[in-house]
Amino acid sequence: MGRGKIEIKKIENPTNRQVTYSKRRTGIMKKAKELTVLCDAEVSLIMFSSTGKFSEYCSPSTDTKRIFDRYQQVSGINLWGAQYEKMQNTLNHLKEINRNLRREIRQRMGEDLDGLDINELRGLEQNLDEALKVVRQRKYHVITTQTDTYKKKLKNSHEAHRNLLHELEMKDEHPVYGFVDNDPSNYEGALALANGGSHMYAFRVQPNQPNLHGMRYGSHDLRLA
Amino acid sequence: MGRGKIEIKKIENPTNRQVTYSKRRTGIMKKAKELTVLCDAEVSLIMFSSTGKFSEYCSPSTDTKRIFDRYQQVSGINLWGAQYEKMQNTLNHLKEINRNLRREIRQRMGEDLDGLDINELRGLEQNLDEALKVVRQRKYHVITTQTDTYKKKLKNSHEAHRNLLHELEMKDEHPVYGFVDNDPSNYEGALALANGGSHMYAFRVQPNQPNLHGMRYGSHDLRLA
DNA sequence: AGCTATTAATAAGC
DNA sequence: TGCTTATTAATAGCT
Repeated sequence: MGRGKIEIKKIENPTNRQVTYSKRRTGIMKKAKELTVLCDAEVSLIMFSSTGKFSEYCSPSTDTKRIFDRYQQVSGINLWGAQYEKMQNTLNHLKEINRNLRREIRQRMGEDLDGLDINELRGLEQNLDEALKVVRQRKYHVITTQTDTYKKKLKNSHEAHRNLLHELEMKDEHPVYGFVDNDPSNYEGALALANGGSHMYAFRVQPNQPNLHGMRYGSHDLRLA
Repeated sequence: MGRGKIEIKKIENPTNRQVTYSKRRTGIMKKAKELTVLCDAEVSLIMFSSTGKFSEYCSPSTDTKRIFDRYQQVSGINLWGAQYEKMQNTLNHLKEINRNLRREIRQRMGEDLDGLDINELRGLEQNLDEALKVVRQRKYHVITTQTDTYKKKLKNSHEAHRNLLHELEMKDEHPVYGFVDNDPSNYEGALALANGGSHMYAFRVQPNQPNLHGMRYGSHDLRLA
Protein backbone atom coordinates (compact mmCIF):
# COMPACT_ATOMS: atom_id res chain seq x y z
CA MET A 1 0.00 0.00 0.00
CA GLY A 2 2.15 2.75 -1.21
CA ARG A 3 3.81 4.02 -4.33
CA GLY A 4 5.54 0.70 -4.51
CA LYS A 5 5.58 -2.66 -2.82
CA ILE A 6 8.22 -3.03 -0.10
CA GLU A 7 9.99 -6.04 1.23
CA ILE A 8 9.37 -6.73 4.92
CA LYS A 9 12.90 -6.42 6.27
CA LYS A 10 14.71 -3.94 8.45
CA ILE A 11 14.92 -0.46 6.93
CA GLU A 12 18.61 0.38 7.10
CA ASN A 13 18.33 4.13 6.65
CA PRO A 14 17.66 5.39 10.18
CA THR A 15 15.67 8.41 9.05
CA ASN A 16 13.42 6.38 6.83
CA ARG A 17 13.08 3.80 9.56
CA GLN A 18 11.99 6.43 12.03
CA VAL A 19 9.49 7.93 9.59
CA THR A 20 8.01 4.57 8.77
CA TYR A 21 7.84 3.75 12.47
CA SER A 22 5.87 6.91 13.10
CA LYS A 23 3.41 6.28 10.33
CA ARG A 24 2.87 2.63 11.08
CA ARG A 25 2.67 3.26 14.80
CA THR A 26 -0.25 5.58 14.18
CA GLY A 27 -1.77 2.98 11.88
CA ILE A 28 -1.52 0.06 14.29
CA MET A 29 -2.87 2.18 17.12
CA LYS A 30 -5.86 3.06 15.03
CA LYS A 31 -6.33 -0.63 14.29
CA ALA A 32 -6.14 -1.43 17.98
CA LYS A 33 -8.73 1.18 18.82
CA GLU A 34 -11.03 -0.05 16.08
CA LEU A 35 -10.70 -3.61 17.30
CA THR A 36 -11.55 -2.47 20.79
CA VAL A 37 -14.66 -0.63 19.68
CA LEU A 38 -15.94 -2.88 16.92
CA CYS A 39 -15.44 -6.16 18.69
CA ASP A 40 -15.70 -5.10 22.33
CA ALA A 41 -12.24 -6.49 22.97
CA GLU A 42 -9.55 -5.69 25.51
CA VAL A 43 -6.29 -4.75 23.93
CA SER A 44 -2.89 -3.76 25.24
CA LEU A 45 -0.30 -2.57 22.77
CA ILE A 46 3.18 -1.54 23.88
CA MET A 47 5.85 -0.39 21.49
CA PHE A 48 9.46 0.67 21.74
CA SER A 49 11.07 2.15 18.65
CA SER A 50 14.65 1.29 17.77
CA THR A 51 15.62 4.59 19.38
CA GLY A 52 13.87 3.58 22.58
CA LYS A 53 10.80 5.77 22.20
CA PHE A 54 7.88 4.29 24.07
CA SER A 55 4.20 4.35 23.15
CA GLU A 56 1.25 2.36 24.30
CA TYR A 57 -2.40 1.84 23.68
CA CYS A 58 -4.80 0.25 26.09
CA SER A 59 -8.51 -0.29 25.69
CA PRO A 60 -10.45 2.24 27.75
CA SER A 61 -12.43 -0.34 29.67
CA THR A 62 -9.35 -1.46 31.62
CA ASP A 63 -5.77 -0.47 32.28
CA THR A 64 -2.45 -2.02 31.48
CA LYS A 65 -2.02 -3.53 34.92
CA ARG A 66 -5.31 -5.40 34.68
CA ILE A 67 -4.39 -6.66 31.23
CA PHE A 68 -1.11 -7.91 32.69
CA ASP A 69 -2.88 -9.64 35.53
CA ARG A 70 -5.26 -11.30 33.12
CA TYR A 71 -2.36 -12.20 30.87
CA GLN A 72 -0.70 -13.97 33.76
CA GLN A 73 -3.81 -15.93 34.61
CA VAL A 74 -4.39 -17.05 31.05
CA SER A 75 -0.83 -17.64 29.93
CA GLY A 76 0.12 -19.35 33.14
CA ILE A 77 3.40 -17.48 32.99
CA ASN A 78 4.40 -15.90 36.25
CA LEU A 79 5.75 -12.53 35.26
CA TRP A 80 6.97 -11.51 38.68
CA GLY A 81 5.79 -14.47 40.66
CA ALA A 82 9.20 -16.09 40.74
CA GLN A 83 10.84 -13.04 42.22
CA TYR A 84 7.94 -12.57 44.59
CA GLU A 85 8.01 -16.12 45.81
CA LYS A 86 11.75 -15.98 46.29
CA MET A 87 11.42 -12.92 48.47
CA GLN A 88 8.63 -14.52 50.41
CA ASN A 89 10.86 -17.50 51.09
CA THR A 90 13.76 -15.33 52.15
CA LEU A 91 11.41 -13.45 54.41
CA ASN A 92 10.11 -16.58 56.08
CA HIS A 93 13.62 -17.91 56.42
CA LEU A 94 14.74 -14.73 58.16
CA LYS A 95 11.74 -14.80 60.45
CA GLU A 96 12.54 -18.37 61.40
CA ILE A 97 16.14 -17.42 62.12
CA ASN A 98 15.02 -14.47 64.19
CA ARG A 99 12.65 -16.65 66.16
CA ASN A 100 15.50 -18.95 67.00
CA LEU A 101 17.82 -16.11 67.89
CA ARG A 102 15.18 -14.72 70.22
CA ARG A 103 14.76 -18.11 71.80
CA GLU A 104 18.49 -18.39 72.33
CA ILE A 105 18.53 -14.98 73.98
CA ARG A 106 15.62 -15.93 76.20
CA GLN A 107 17.43 -19.08 77.21
CA ARG A 108 20.56 -17.08 77.87
CA MET A 109 18.38 -14.98 80.17
CA GLY A 110 17.20 -18.05 82.04
CA GLU A 111 13.79 -18.27 80.40
CA ASP A 112 12.20 -20.90 78.21
CA LEU A 113 14.46 -23.65 79.46
CA ASP A 114 11.87 -26.43 79.32
CA GLY A 115 12.99 -27.63 75.91
CA LEU A 116 16.60 -28.19 76.95
CA ASP A 117 17.92 -31.56 78.03
CA ILE A 118 20.54 -32.04 80.69
CA ASN A 119 23.48 -31.77 78.28
CA GLU A 120 22.24 -28.61 76.73
CA LEU A 121 21.59 -27.15 80.15
CA ARG A 122 25.09 -27.96 81.24
CA GLY A 123 26.49 -26.45 78.04
CA LEU A 124 24.47 -23.31 78.57
CA GLU A 125 25.53 -23.05 82.20
CA GLN A 126 29.19 -23.41 81.30
CA ASN A 127 28.87 -20.86 78.52
CA LEU A 128 27.12 -18.33 80.75
CA ASP A 129 29.74 -18.86 83.39
CA GLU A 130 32.56 -18.14 80.97
CA ALA A 131 30.75 -15.14 79.52
CA LEU A 132 30.19 -13.76 82.98
CA LYS A 133 33.90 -13.98 83.72
CA VAL A 134 34.79 -12.16 80.51
CA VAL A 135 32.21 -9.45 81.13
CA ARG A 136 33.48 -8.93 84.68
CA GLN A 137 37.03 -8.70 83.41
CA ARG A 138 35.97 -6.18 80.81
CA LYS A 139 34.06 -4.18 83.39
CA TYR A 140 37.10 -3.91 85.62
CA HIS A 141 39.23 -2.97 82.65
CA VAL A 142 36.85 -0.14 81.75
CA ILE A 143 36.74 1.03 85.32
CA THR A 144 40.52 1.04 85.56
CA THR A 145 40.85 3.00 82.34
CA GLN A 146 38.21 5.43 83.49
CA THR A 147 39.96 5.90 86.80
CA ASP A 148 43.33 6.46 85.18
CA THR A 149 41.84 9.10 82.92
CA TYR A 150 40.17 10.69 85.90
CA LYS A 151 43.47 10.72 87.80
CA LYS A 152 45.31 12.31 84.90
CA LYS A 153 42.65 14.93 84.51
CA LEU A 154 42.76 15.74 88.19
CA LYS A 155 46.53 15.98 88.09
CA ASN A 156 46.46 18.26 85.07
CA SER A 157 43.78 20.39 86.65
CA HIS A 158 45.81 20.58 89.78
CA GLU A 159 48.94 21.66 88.00
CA ALA A 160 47.06 24.20 85.95
CA HIS A 161 45.58 25.63 89.09
CA ARG A 162 48.93 25.83 90.79
CA ASN A 163 50.42 27.57 87.79
CA LEU A 164 47.62 30.08 87.82
CA LEU A 165 48.13 30.73 91.48
CA HIS A 166 51.82 31.09 90.88
CA GLU A 167 51.24 33.61 88.11
CA LEU A 168 48.88 35.59 90.28
CA GLU A 169 51.44 35.51 93.05
CA MET A 170 54.10 36.82 90.66
CA LYS A 171 51.95 39.54 89.22
CA ASP A 172 50.24 40.96 92.27
CA GLU A 173 52.88 39.95 94.72
CA HIS A 174 49.91 39.10 96.92
CA PRO A 175 49.83 35.36 97.58
CA VAL A 176 46.36 33.83 97.35
CA TYR A 177 45.47 30.41 98.65
CA GLY A 178 43.00 28.25 96.70
CA PHE A 179 41.25 25.11 97.89
CA VAL A 180 43.26 22.47 96.12
CA ASP A 181 42.87 18.78 96.80
CA ASN A 182 46.40 17.54 97.03
CA ASP A 183 45.50 13.86 96.84
CA PRO A 184 44.26 12.94 93.31
CA SER A 185 44.54 9.21 93.94
CA ASN A 186 40.95 8.92 95.07
CA TYR A 187 39.91 5.33 94.54
CA GLU A 188 36.64 5.35 96.39
CA GLY A 189 34.72 6.25 93.26
CA ALA A 190 36.26 3.42 91.32
CA LEU A 191 35.48 0.91 94.02
CA ALA A 192 31.89 2.06 94.16
CA LEU A 193 31.66 1.56 90.42
CA ALA A 194 33.11 -1.91 90.64
CA ASN A 195 30.62 -2.97 93.29
CA GLY A 196 27.68 -1.61 91.40
CA GLY A 197 27.09 1.20 93.86
CA SER A 198 23.76 2.54 92.74
CA HIS A 199 24.31 5.73 94.69
CA MET A 200 26.90 6.73 92.10
CA TYR A 201 25.52 5.50 88.76
CA ALA A 202 22.10 4.00 88.65
CA PHE A 203 21.91 1.33 85.97
CA ARG A 204 20.74 3.29 83.00
CA VAL A 205 17.31 2.04 82.06
CA GLN A 206 16.11 2.79 78.54
CA PRO A 207 12.42 1.96 78.66
CA ASN A 208 11.41 3.63 75.43
CA GLN A 209 14.36 2.51 73.34
CA PRO A 210 12.98 1.52 69.94
CA ASN A 211 13.18 -2.18 69.45
CA LEU A 212 16.04 -2.06 66.97
CA HIS A 213 18.98 -0.60 68.77
CA GLY A 214 18.44 -1.10 72.48
CA MET A 215 20.57 -3.47 74.42
CA ARG A 216 18.32 -3.44 77.45
CA TYR A 217 19.63 -6.54 79.15
CA GLY A 218 16.87 -8.07 81.12
CA SER A 219 13.98 -6.47 79.33
CA HIS A 220 14.53 -7.21 75.68
CA ASP A 221 11.25 -7.41 73.84
CA LEU A 222 11.34 -10.83 72.25
CA ARG A 223 7.82 -11.05 71.03
CA LEU A 224 8.06 -9.08 67.73
CA ALA A 225 9.08 -10.61 64.43
CA MET B 1 -11.81 -1.22 3.08
CA GLY B 2 -14.43 -3.66 2.22
CA ARG B 3 -17.56 -3.95 0.21
CA GLY B 4 -18.83 -0.95 2.09
CA LYS B 5 -17.63 1.59 4.62
CA ILE B 6 -18.49 0.71 8.22
CA GLU B 7 -19.02 2.90 11.21
CA ILE B 8 -16.57 2.30 14.06
CA LYS B 9 -18.91 1.21 16.79
CA LYS B 10 -19.61 -2.06 18.54
CA ILE B 11 -20.93 -4.76 16.21
CA GLU B 12 -24.09 -5.95 17.88
CA ASN B 13 -24.46 -9.25 16.05
CA PRO B 14 -22.24 -11.63 18.06
CA THR B 15 -21.42 -13.82 15.09
CA ASN B 16 -20.40 -10.91 12.92
CA ARG B 17 -18.47 -9.46 15.82
CA GLN B 18 -16.56 -12.69 16.26
CA VAL B 19 -15.83 -12.94 12.55
CA THR B 20 -14.60 -9.38 12.38
CA TYR B 21 -12.50 -9.95 15.51
CA SER B 22 -10.83 -12.94 13.87
CA LYS B 23 -10.05 -11.11 10.66
CA ARG B 24 -8.83 -7.93 12.29
CA ARG B 25 -6.85 -9.81 14.89
CA THR B 26 -4.90 -11.46 12.08
CA GLY B 27 -4.48 -8.09 10.45
CA ILE B 28 -3.19 -6.26 13.50
CA MET B 29 -0.82 -9.09 14.28
CA LYS B 30 0.59 -8.86 10.80
CA LYS B 31 0.99 -5.14 11.30
CA ALA B 32 2.78 -5.70 14.58
CA LYS B 33 5.16 -8.17 13.00
CA GLU B 34 5.87 -5.83 10.13
CA LEU B 35 6.55 -2.98 12.55
CA THR B 36 8.94 -5.19 14.43
CA VAL B 37 10.87 -6.19 11.35
CA LEU B 38 10.80 -2.99 9.31
CA CYS B 39 11.57 -0.62 12.15
CA ASP B 40 13.55 -2.86 14.50
CA ALA B 41 11.03 -2.16 17.23
CA GLU B 42 9.93 -4.08 20.30
CA VAL B 43 6.23 -4.71 20.37
CA SER B 44 3.89 -6.44 22.78
CA LEU B 45 0.30 -6.93 21.73
CA ILE B 46 -2.21 -8.62 23.99
CA MET B 47 -5.84 -9.12 23.04
CA PHE B 48 -8.90 -10.55 24.70
CA SER B 49 -12.00 -11.00 22.56
CA SER B 50 -15.44 -10.23 23.98
CA THR B 51 -15.80 -13.96 24.56
CA GLY B 52 -12.56 -13.98 26.57
CA LYS B 53 -10.36 -15.57 23.95
CA PHE B 54 -6.74 -14.58 24.46
CA SER B 55 -4.06 -13.95 21.85
CA GLU B 56 -0.74 -12.20 21.96
CA TYR B 57 2.12 -11.14 19.81
CA CYS B 58 5.56 -10.29 21.05
CA SER B 59 8.59 -9.27 19.05
CA PRO B 60 11.03 -12.15 18.78
CA SER B 61 13.97 -10.22 20.21
CA THR B 62 12.43 -10.20 23.69
CA ASP B 63 9.61 -11.69 25.69
CA THR B 64 6.50 -10.30 27.27
CA LYS B 65 8.03 -10.15 30.74
CA ARG B 66 10.92 -8.00 29.53
CA ILE B 67 8.51 -5.69 27.74
CA PHE B 68 6.54 -5.35 30.94
CA ASP B 69 9.66 -4.58 32.94
CA ARG B 70 10.67 -1.93 30.44
CA TYR B 71 7.13 -0.60 30.43
CA GLN B 72 7.35 -0.13 34.16
CA GLN B 73 10.63 1.73 33.96
CA VAL B 74 9.43 4.08 31.27
CA SER B 75 5.85 4.65 32.32
CA GLY B 76 6.73 5.00 35.96
CA ILE B 77 3.64 2.98 36.72
CA ASN B 78 4.27 0.39 39.37
CA LEU B 79 2.65 -2.78 38.24
CA TRP B 80 3.71 -4.74 41.28
CA GLY B 81 6.28 -2.34 42.67
CA ALA B 82 4.28 -1.33 45.69
CA GLN B 83 4.16 -4.86 46.94
CA TYR B 84 7.77 -5.43 46.02
CA GLU B 85 9.03 -2.33 47.78
CA LYS B 86 7.05 -3.19 50.87
CA MET B 87 8.63 -6.61 50.96
CA GLN B 88 12.07 -5.13 50.43
CA ASN B 89 11.54 -2.85 53.40
CA THR B 90 10.32 -5.69 55.57
CA LEU B 91 13.35 -7.67 54.52
CA ASN B 92 15.78 -4.92 55.44
CA HIS B 93 14.02 -4.41 58.72
CA LEU B 94 14.25 -8.09 59.52
CA LYS B 95 17.94 -8.13 58.61
CA GLU B 96 18.57 -5.19 60.92
CA ILE B 97 16.78 -6.96 63.75
CA ASN B 98 18.73 -10.09 62.97
CA ARG B 99 22.02 -8.21 63.19
CA ASN B 100 21.10 -6.77 66.55
CA LEU B 101 19.95 -10.10 67.91
CA ARG B 102 23.25 -11.65 66.89
CA ARG B 103 25.14 -8.82 68.50
CA GLU B 104 23.23 -9.29 71.72
CA ILE B 105 24.00 -12.99 71.69
CA ARG B 106 27.65 -12.30 71.05
CA GLN B 107 27.72 -9.91 73.96
CA ARG B 108 25.94 -12.42 76.13
CA MET B 109 28.77 -14.77 75.19
CA GLY B 110 31.38 -12.25 76.28
CA GLU B 111 32.33 -11.07 72.80
CA ASP B 112 32.04 -7.72 71.10
CA LEU B 113 31.94 -5.81 74.38
CA ASP B 114 33.88 -2.77 73.16
CA GLY B 115 30.77 -0.78 72.41
CA LEU B 116 29.33 -1.08 75.91
CA ASP B 117 29.80 1.58 78.55
CA ILE B 118 30.24 0.88 82.22
CA ASN B 119 26.52 0.91 82.97
CA GLU B 120 25.65 -1.44 80.17
CA LEU B 121 28.46 -3.74 81.24
CA ARG B 122 27.17 -3.79 84.78
CA GLY B 123 23.63 -4.48 83.52
CA LEU B 124 24.89 -7.33 81.37
CA GLU B 125 26.93 -8.77 84.21
CA GLN B 126 23.99 -8.71 86.55
CA ASN B 127 21.71 -10.23 83.94
CA LEU B 128 24.16 -13.04 83.18
CA ASP B 129 24.58 -13.69 86.86
CA GLU B 130 20.85 -14.05 87.38
CA ALA B 131 20.44 -16.20 84.28
CA LEU B 132 23.25 -18.45 85.46
CA LYS B 133 21.48 -18.98 88.76
CA VAL B 134 18.22 -19.86 87.03
CA VAL B 135 19.94 -22.26 84.64
CA ARG B 136 21.75 -23.98 87.50
CA GLN B 137 18.49 -24.32 89.38
CA ARG B 138 16.83 -25.77 86.31
CA LYS B 139 19.70 -28.15 85.76
CA TYR B 140 19.41 -29.54 89.28
CA HIS B 141 15.68 -29.80 88.87
CA VAL B 142 16.07 -31.85 85.71
CA ILE B 143 18.66 -34.04 87.35
CA THR B 144 16.40 -34.63 90.31
CA THR B 145 13.49 -35.53 88.09
CA GLN B 146 15.66 -37.81 86.00
CA THR B 147 16.95 -39.51 89.10
CA ASP B 148 13.46 -40.01 90.48
CA THR B 149 12.35 -41.57 87.24
CA TYR B 150 15.39 -43.77 87.25
CA LYS B 151 14.67 -44.85 90.81
CA LYS B 152 11.08 -45.72 89.97
CA LYS B 153 12.14 -47.68 86.92
CA LEU B 154 14.68 -49.59 88.93
CA LYS B 155 12.13 -50.32 91.58
CA ASN B 156 9.61 -51.53 89.01
CA SER B 157 12.23 -53.63 87.33
CA HIS B 158 13.25 -55.05 90.65
CA GLU B 159 9.71 -55.96 91.55
CA ALA B 160 9.06 -57.47 88.17
CA HIS B 161 12.16 -59.55 88.51
CA ARG B 162 11.18 -60.71 91.95
CA ASN B 163 7.75 -61.62 90.69
CA LEU B 164 9.26 -63.63 87.88
CA LEU B 165 11.56 -65.41 90.29
CA HIS B 166 8.63 -66.04 92.53
CA GLU B 167 6.65 -67.54 89.68
CA LEU B 168 9.55 -69.74 88.70
CA GLU B 169 9.90 -70.83 92.29
CA MET B 170 6.24 -71.75 92.41
CA LYS B 171 6.30 -73.65 89.14
CA ASP B 172 9.53 -75.62 89.36
CA GLU B 173 9.73 -75.72 93.11
CA HIS B 174 13.48 -75.11 92.47
CA PRO B 175 14.44 -71.71 93.83
CA VAL B 176 16.82 -69.74 91.58
CA TYR B 177 18.86 -66.79 92.76
CA GLY B 178 19.30 -63.83 90.38
CA PHE B 179 21.74 -60.99 90.74
CA VAL B 180 19.45 -58.23 91.90
CA ASP B 181 20.71 -54.94 93.24
CA ASN B 182 18.70 -54.42 96.37
CA ASP B 183 19.63 -50.77 96.75
CA PRO B 184 18.00 -48.70 93.99
CA SER B 185 18.78 -45.36 95.66
CA ASN B 186 22.03 -44.96 93.78
CA TYR B 187 22.85 -41.26 93.77
CA GLU B 188 26.36 -41.39 92.44
CA GLY B 189 25.12 -41.04 88.87
CA ALA B 190 23.08 -38.00 89.74
CA LEU B 191 25.98 -36.35 91.51
CA ALA B 192 28.27 -37.00 88.59
CA LEU B 193 25.69 -35.36 86.33
CA ALA B 194 25.41 -32.36 88.60
CA ASN B 195 29.14 -31.83 88.66
CA GLY B 196 29.44 -32.14 84.92
CA GLY B 197 31.26 -35.43 85.08
CA SER B 198 32.42 -35.84 81.52
CA HIS B 199 33.03 -39.54 82.07
CA MET B 200 29.28 -40.04 82.15
CA TYR B 201 27.90 -37.71 79.49
CA ALA B 202 30.25 -35.78 77.30
CA PHE B 203 28.74 -32.44 76.37
CA ARG B 204 26.96 -33.24 73.15
CA VAL B 205 28.61 -31.28 70.37
CA GLN B 206 26.59 -30.78 67.19
CA PRO B 207 29.15 -29.48 64.69
CA ASN B 208 27.08 -29.92 61.57
CA GLN B 209 23.81 -28.66 62.94
CA PRO B 210 22.18 -26.53 60.24
CA ASN B 211 22.10 -22.89 61.17
CA LEU B 212 18.39 -22.77 61.87
CA HIS B 213 17.72 -25.11 64.71
CA GLY B 214 20.93 -25.62 66.58
CA MET B 215 21.39 -24.32 70.07
CA ARG B 216 25.09 -24.92 70.16
CA TYR B 217 26.00 -22.74 73.08
CA GLY B 218 29.50 -21.55 72.66
CA SER B 219 29.78 -22.09 68.95
CA HIS B 220 26.81 -20.34 67.44
CA ASP B 221 27.58 -19.13 63.96
CA LEU B 222 26.85 -15.44 64.11
CA ARG B 223 28.22 -14.41 60.79
CA LEU B 224 25.36 -15.28 58.49
CA ALA B 225 22.48 -12.96 57.74
C1' DA C 1 4.32 17.50 7.82
C1' DG C 2 1.29 16.98 3.31
C1' DC C 3 0.20 14.52 -1.27
C1' DT C 4 -1.23 10.70 -3.97
C1' DA C 5 -0.34 6.61 -6.63
C1' DT C 6 -0.33 2.25 -5.18
C1' DT C 7 -0.69 -1.69 -2.33
C1' DA C 8 -2.94 -3.96 1.64
C1' DA C 9 -6.79 -4.87 4.51
C1' DT C 10 -11.18 -6.26 4.87
C1' DA C 11 -16.72 -6.29 4.71
C1' DA C 12 -19.96 -8.88 2.71
C1' DG C 13 -21.24 -12.89 0.70
C1' DC C 14 -20.72 -17.85 -0.10
C1' DT D 1 -13.43 -20.99 9.63
C1' DG D 2 -11.83 -20.25 4.46
C1' DC D 3 -12.17 -18.14 -0.14
C1' DT D 4 -13.48 -14.38 -3.28
C1' DT D 5 -13.93 -9.71 -4.61
C1' DA D 6 -15.49 -5.08 -4.58
C1' DT D 7 -14.24 -1.46 -1.96
C1' DT D 8 -12.06 1.25 1.50
C1' DA D 9 -7.87 2.22 4.29
C1' DA D 10 -3.03 2.46 4.92
C1' DT D 11 1.09 4.02 3.45
C1' DA D 12 5.84 4.44 0.41
C1' DG D 13 8.07 7.62 -1.95
C1' DC D 14 8.37 12.27 -2.81
C1' DT D 15 8.19 17.21 -1.77
